[in-house]
Amino acid sequence: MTESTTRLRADARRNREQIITAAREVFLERGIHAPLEEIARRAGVNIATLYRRFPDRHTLVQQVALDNLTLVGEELTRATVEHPDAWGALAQLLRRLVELRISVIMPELVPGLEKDMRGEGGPLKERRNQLFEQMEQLTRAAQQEGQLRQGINPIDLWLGVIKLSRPLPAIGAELNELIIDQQLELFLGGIHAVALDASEPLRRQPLTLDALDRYFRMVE
Amino acid sequence: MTESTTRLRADARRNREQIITAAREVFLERGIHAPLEEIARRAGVNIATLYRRFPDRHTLVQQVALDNLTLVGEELTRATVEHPDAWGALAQLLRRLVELRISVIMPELVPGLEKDMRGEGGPLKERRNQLFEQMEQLTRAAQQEGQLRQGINPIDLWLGVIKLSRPLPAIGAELNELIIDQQLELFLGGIHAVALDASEPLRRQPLTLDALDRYFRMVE
Amino acid sequence: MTESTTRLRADARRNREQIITAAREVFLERGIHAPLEEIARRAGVNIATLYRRFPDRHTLVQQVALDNLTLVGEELTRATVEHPDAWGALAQLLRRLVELRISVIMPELVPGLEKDMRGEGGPLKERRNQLFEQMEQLTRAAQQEGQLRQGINPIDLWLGVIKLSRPLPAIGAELNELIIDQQLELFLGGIHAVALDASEPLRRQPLTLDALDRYFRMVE
Amino acid sequence: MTESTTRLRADARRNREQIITAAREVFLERGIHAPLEEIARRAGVNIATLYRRFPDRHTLVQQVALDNLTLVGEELTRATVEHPDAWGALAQLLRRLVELRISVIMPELVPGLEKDMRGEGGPLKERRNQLFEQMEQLTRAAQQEGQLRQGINPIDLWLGVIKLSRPLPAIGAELNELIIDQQLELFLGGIHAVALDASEPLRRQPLTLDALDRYFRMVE
DNA sequence: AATGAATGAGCGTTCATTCAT
DNA sequence: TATGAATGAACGCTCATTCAT
Repeated sequence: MTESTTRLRADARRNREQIITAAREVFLERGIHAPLEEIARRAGVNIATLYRRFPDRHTLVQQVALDNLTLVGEELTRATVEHPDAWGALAQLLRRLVELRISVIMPELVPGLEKDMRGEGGPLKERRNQLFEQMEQLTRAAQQEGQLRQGINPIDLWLGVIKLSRPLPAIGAELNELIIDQQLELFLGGIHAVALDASEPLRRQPLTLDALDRYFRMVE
Repeated sequence: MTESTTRLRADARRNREQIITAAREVFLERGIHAPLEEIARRAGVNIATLYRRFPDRHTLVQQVALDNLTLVGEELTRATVEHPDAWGALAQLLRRLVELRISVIMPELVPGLEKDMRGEGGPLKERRNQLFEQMEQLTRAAQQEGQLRQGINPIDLWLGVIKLSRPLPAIGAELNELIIDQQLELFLGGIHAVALDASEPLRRQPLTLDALDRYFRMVE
Repeated sequence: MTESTTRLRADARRNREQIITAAREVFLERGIHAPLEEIARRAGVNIATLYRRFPDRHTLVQQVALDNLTLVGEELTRATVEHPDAWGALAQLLRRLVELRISVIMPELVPGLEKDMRGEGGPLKERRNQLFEQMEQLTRAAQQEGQLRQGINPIDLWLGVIKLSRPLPAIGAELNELIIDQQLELFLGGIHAVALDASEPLRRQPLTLDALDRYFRMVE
Repeated sequence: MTESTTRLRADARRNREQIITAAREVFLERGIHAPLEEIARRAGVNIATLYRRFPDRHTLVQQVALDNLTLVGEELTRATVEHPDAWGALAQLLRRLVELRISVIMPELVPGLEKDMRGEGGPLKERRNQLFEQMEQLTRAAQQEGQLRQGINPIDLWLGVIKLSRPLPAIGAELNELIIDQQLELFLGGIHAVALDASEPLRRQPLTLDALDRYFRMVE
């Protein structure tokens, strides 16, 4: 996936990828300070193996972030290919990013990784900036179509997706998914210019207090 | 404040309140898993005293949540008093809730505290439901005014505020505040029916990548 | 023993002393970087208890050193009381210090504790300096008696005792004791002016290769 | 160098020697429990290679010790060649041994390696015994010259050198060297019959407390 | 009732040692 | 044969929790 994967032995590469995958999941669920042992456990490797590949937490986060940026780039490309209109592409991209929970690690792109963003910056900053340019084009195009609300920029989308994606701790994954979907539609509705009419309701089944309570009863 | 406060000695009650206050602060700053010792220290009591009052973390969270719900009720009342129109009251309420970061502990109202919501539920569920009814009235009124978008309910607002308020871990408080404010305006803009016009930009100074980078350079 | 012992609960004071005693032993045997867990184990307390008393290794070393300096002071006093002549007192002091292995932690007085010796210095430096003055008096007196070789100062004795006391790692305590005794007599013989005559042999039973080998066979 | 070197491929032999050399250095610097990986790294080989050559730490220590004994033999020969008188040769030998810190590993000749001294003993014991005989001759000769104090034997010298050479942990190499030199002169002065006169001071600049403190201030 | 004190358990990190290539 | 890789285990340190005063 990333360059550093290149000259690794087959089994080591497999381990490396499992670790990154596990890290993405765990960071998603428990935040960036989650126990590394949990990650190792979930990746099915010994903690020392994790340390061999990633000498410290920061390095691991870096690599996951790099990986994520790559994935985002791929999703962006795919979205533009699959949609003739910018708004359609943008909406798919955002939905997809939330779906993949890719950005959960990105907020950490803001914290934890500040140093990588300073001065010249390394590959991380470079890739981020490049991605931003692409998103900016898409954003402007959607605004020229009259589909994306004025005054919105990639940062808004970026941070919005990050906040949306972060699961609320300790509630089950299902409920989190439900909530995230709901809020995502609200978000999209909020930035979609065309839908902006007081009388036009959001296209979704709203949550109710009863539904929430029913959920809690279920998972008992 | 809460019922259980009733039959306590004066100094014990003072302790209890100091602990809850400290807990709100610490939970806000360091998350809900912050060391209880930190809370005890800030409250100026021994850790064992904290344990005597709150046998486990859950109980403490519960009480803070109850306290928070009370505060929300007060804010709601104030907002309706200060604003003749429902939308004005609602907007102020949401802004205020985010400002107070009250919901930082509330998300835990959903997770962590699920059990308290099951079956009959205790005082927590009761107070929450009561609050919801009030919010529902306000919501409906705002929709009848044609100011709040159709299809939006208190849960959306509630969860929205919760997600908005949760600070991104590890970045400074300032940047978090900036981001929260930005996203809050986006949120309000998204649910405000009147503003729903593609050509009308949001009322705010948007964030830029440069601003972010400059921020990081500053805190170096 | 040290001031800080004063306001501790009875059981805590007992623990504290056991820890210091264990630390002296373990530092003696395994050096100043010995596992703190070993010390806790030998003191019969949990590692966390050790940490409660001594937040880090340095603090523990400091306290042991302080304790040692106190003991040395006591031994010095006793030696001068028990011997009318300075040389007699000095010899007893050195023998006694080696016997108590007190100085094993003192070498660490030189390393590890440098910071405590810099600038004004704290209680450690103060007590050391005070001790030195006493030793200097004793040294000069012995030289005026014509019993201590010229050109020798307290530092020589101090460092000599330290080096003598350090047990060779991994060989049994008995053999170490034997060796230390032998070298101590050699040392005393070397600094004793009166004995300085080529024809006068040292007063001791010299070690032989056979004795060493026999020893090894025994401990098999 | 040693017998086992005989039937190795050229590159393997080179590796072996590099490892032993690196081991001597590292043992000297960081003690006998230094990480084997450090040794491997410095020798420029993989840790697994080190393990292939030396199945465990003990074996490695053994070989380094053997190597050292060889070096001591060479130094002894050189000393006797360069000095017509036994005392001169002996003094040079001791100075040289201390200088080379050869014995840093030798003390381990006594501990750690006891087993190699038991029963028949292996090459290590054999070489040690042979060396001892040579030292005994030198010692006796020096005593007959009236230059070496009576009652002193090679073991005394051997163990003395070992204790002198062991650096005090954690203080810089410079200070250690200073201390070792000082104590070596004290040692030589102590065993030298001719110098044995109360009025004759040692030939050296004595250490002072101020000098020690100044040293610490420097390395700050 | 409140505090001082102790403990068990978890995670971070390093290293000796073994296994797979 | 030599190396890359993985592992188990030890130790450092912190914190939730309980016990003694």
